[in-house]
Amino acid sequence: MSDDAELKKAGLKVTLPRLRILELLEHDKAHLSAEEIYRKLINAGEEVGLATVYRVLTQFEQAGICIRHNFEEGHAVYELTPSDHHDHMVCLETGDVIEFTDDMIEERQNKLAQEKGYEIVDHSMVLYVKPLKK
Amino acid sequence: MSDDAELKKAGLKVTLPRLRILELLEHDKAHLSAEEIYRKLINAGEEVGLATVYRVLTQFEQAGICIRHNFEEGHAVYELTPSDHHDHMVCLETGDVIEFTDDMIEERQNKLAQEKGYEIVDHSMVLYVKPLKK
DNA sequence: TTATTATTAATAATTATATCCATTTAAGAG
DNA sequence: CTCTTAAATGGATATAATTATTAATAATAA
Repeated sequence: MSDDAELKKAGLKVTLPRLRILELLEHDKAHLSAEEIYRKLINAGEEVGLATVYRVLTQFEQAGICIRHNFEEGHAVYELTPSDHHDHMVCLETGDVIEFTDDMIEERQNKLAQEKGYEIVDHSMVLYVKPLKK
Repeated sequence: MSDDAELKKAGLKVTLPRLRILELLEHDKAHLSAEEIYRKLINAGEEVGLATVYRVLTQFEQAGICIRHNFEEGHAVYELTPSDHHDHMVCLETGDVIEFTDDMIEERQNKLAQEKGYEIVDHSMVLYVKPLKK
C-alpha cells in the first residue's frame, strides 16, 4: 500500500509532514525518537515543527501505523508496526536496540501457556543488557 | 540483614531519608514511583525533599538494592530487587495475572545476549493470553 | 569534641511531551 | 480550476518528570 493510501485509510489527511515522517520510519529502519525524527527532517531541509512530529507520531500510533516503546530512560522510540513479532535487546549503556526472534523461546512460551490452559495472543519481551567486559 | 547494614554495605551513610525510603520499599511491596514515595513520607510526617527521594532511589538502584521499571506510564517505578525474577502471563479476558519463571527460557536469553556481546542486566517478559477453547 | 566530608532541602534548570492559537493547507463542491 | 471550510501546522507556551546547584546540616573519623 502506498503511503498516501495508508494515511487515508487511517482517516488522516495526506500532508507533507505526515508523508515525510512515514517515509523516515519506512526507510530508516531503526527505532527513532521524536527528537531524532525532527532533527533528520530539519537536516533534510524540511520545514517541520517539533510539535507536529509529536502529534503525528501519536496519531500514527493510534492508527496502528507505528508502535511506541519506552525502553530506556527518558524518551520513547517508535518503529513501524512490524508484521512479525520480534523481541528487543536494549543496551543500557549505549541505548542500542537489537531485534531478534528465537523459535526455541517461542515454542517454550506456547507450551507454558498451554500448560496453564491458555493460548498466547501477543507477547512482549525486552532484555536489558550491558556490553561484556573483555 | 538490617536496613542499617544494608546501607553500609552499599557504601552509603545511614541517614533518616534513606532508612525511611528503604522501609517503604520493604513493607509496601507495590511498584512505587518517586512521587508516590515522596507523598507517603510527607503524609507520614517525615521532612524530606523530592530531590532526595530521586537521588536516593538512583543510589539504591546503583547499589542493587532496588530496580527501576519503565512501564508505559511516563514515570519510572521502583521495587526492592526481587530474589527470583518472575515473568507474567496476563489473561486478556479475565485480567488474571500469573507469575512464572522458566529456566529453559532464561538460559536461552543469556545465550542470545552473549552471542551479541552482551550480558543481561534485567529483563521483562509478558505473555498476553486467552483461555483455550474446550 | 572537632574536623572532614557526605548528605540534605529548597529551588532552579532540564528534558520530554502536550496544548493553545493564529496562520496555512488539503480535499471536496461547484 | 477556484472556492470554501474544516483540519493541520509551527511557534510559543505549558506541564510533568527528573536532574543539577547550592548553602546549610548531619554523619563518621580522628
